[in-house]
Amino acid sequence: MAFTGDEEPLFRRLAQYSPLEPDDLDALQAAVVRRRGVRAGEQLVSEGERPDHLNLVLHGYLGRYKTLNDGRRQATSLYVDGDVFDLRMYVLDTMDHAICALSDAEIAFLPRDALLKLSDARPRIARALWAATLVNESIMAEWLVNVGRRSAVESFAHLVCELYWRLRAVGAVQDGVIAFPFTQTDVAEMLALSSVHASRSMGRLRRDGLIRWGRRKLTILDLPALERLGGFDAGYLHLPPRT
Amino acid sequence: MAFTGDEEPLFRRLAQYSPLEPDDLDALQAAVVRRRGVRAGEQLVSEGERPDHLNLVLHGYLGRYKTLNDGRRQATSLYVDGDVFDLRMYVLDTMDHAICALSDAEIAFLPRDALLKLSDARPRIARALWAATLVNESIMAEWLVNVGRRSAVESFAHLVCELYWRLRAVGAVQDGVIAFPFTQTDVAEMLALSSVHASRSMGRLRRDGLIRWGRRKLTILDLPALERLGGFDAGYLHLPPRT
DNA sequence: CGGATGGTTGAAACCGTTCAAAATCTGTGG
DNA sequence: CCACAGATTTTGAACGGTTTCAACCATCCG
Repeated sequence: MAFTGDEEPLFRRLAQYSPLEPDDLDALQAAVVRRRGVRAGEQLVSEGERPDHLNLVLHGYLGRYKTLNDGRRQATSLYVDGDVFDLRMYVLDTMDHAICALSDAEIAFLPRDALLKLSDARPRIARALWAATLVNESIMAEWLVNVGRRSAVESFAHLVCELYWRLRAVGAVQDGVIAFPFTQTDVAEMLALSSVHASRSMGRLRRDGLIRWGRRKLTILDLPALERLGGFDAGYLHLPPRT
Repeated sequence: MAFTGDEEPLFRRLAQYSPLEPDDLDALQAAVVRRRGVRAGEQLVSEGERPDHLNLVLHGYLGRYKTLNDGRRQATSLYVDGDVFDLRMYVLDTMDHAICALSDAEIAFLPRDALLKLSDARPRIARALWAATLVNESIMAEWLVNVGRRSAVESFAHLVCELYWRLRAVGAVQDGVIAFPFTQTDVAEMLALSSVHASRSMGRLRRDGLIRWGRRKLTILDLPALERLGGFDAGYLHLPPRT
């Protein structure tokens, strides 16, 4: 199989948790049978579905959501280039959340059977996937702090820092500029705010000269100030040591 | 090794995710080398520590916490009888959270090496542990909804339902009575409220006749009403089919 | 150019916080 | 069994961050 280059962020992600040999990468690449592009706003997985494959983000932003009866909606995770999601298929029953694309994205599937075979045969891959889930969990814990204990401005600052470091780890930051295709409603759903208040908080950081945004890009102008404001400490992302 | 009976909730928990054979249980029991009682309020793990073993709750309540510089504190998980935690030791670096006992508790350790050997040799156990982590993650997502989108009363009602079903699954409910040794500050830290408001919300449910509590026990008087109020749907707990 | 979507701003209402004091509970020792 | 001290719970009142509603503006795209 020709190396297309699409999988690069994924490989980089997994290798950072557990050293992978070239033949691990080959095996992984061979097992990824289907690829698919999705449009912003598209819903990939719905609550109540039965999962039968693992998903990988090759490129783009995806969100995980829970919805209440009356329509209130909360994002519980944000997935970026190289992230793995829905390992929860191990828990056999139905999905308790929905997955939506927040930007145009490129994703890949790994069928359940292939995953099981792969993780039996290649402990390094199993370990890496395992670690990736645990990092997701760690991020969710930090979101709980965002939503529960930080003020709107603080938690937005924190989210920007998180995005910066996560994207940097997969090589998706250039000169402090990150992809930011989110509407303010998207941000509000991640931080558990109203979209109006999300707007005010974002505006405040812009007026204070910490960030700038437009045309689906966000520029980080003063990272140290953002980190101070958001009380950000990158430890929870469990990134590899500085290169 | 004599069967002490202590491990029963743990076995029941793991077996519900992946059918375990008697020799799996023996192996597990043999690997659990140390046991320890802890007193309410004791801190087991601190932020910044390097984890070197997996922990199991044999009996009691433990909480996972994140603390901000200025002292604001948020509980990110609550562990009950049979729960496994700190699988995050797979991610090699330092702990980004603290673990505290919320009641007197009985815990067991599984050293890192033993765990690795065990999970290599016994795929059923590895699967069960894997599944247990994913359920923890699922619970955390629901907490995010609690904290982010539900009102104080709703989220307290939801928490009570969650406790009821989780404890019921390990046989720790009798006649609608569950252990409830939490102070209102404890509850407040789980739901991201002030302790004063936690008190008001709890009082409201008592006045409405949905619950009653005292002497470290809480009685569920009207489960259907609680579930309606909290918008509770047990699916996210991924409990085994009704027995 | 016009319609739709998303962003900004203002004012009022609300849920939850904070501060403070009183009431109650719990455990301990006498 | 009672008394007492400390911790926890309850209640009240004032304050504040966030939401809601509503209007207006900007931008994008056919």
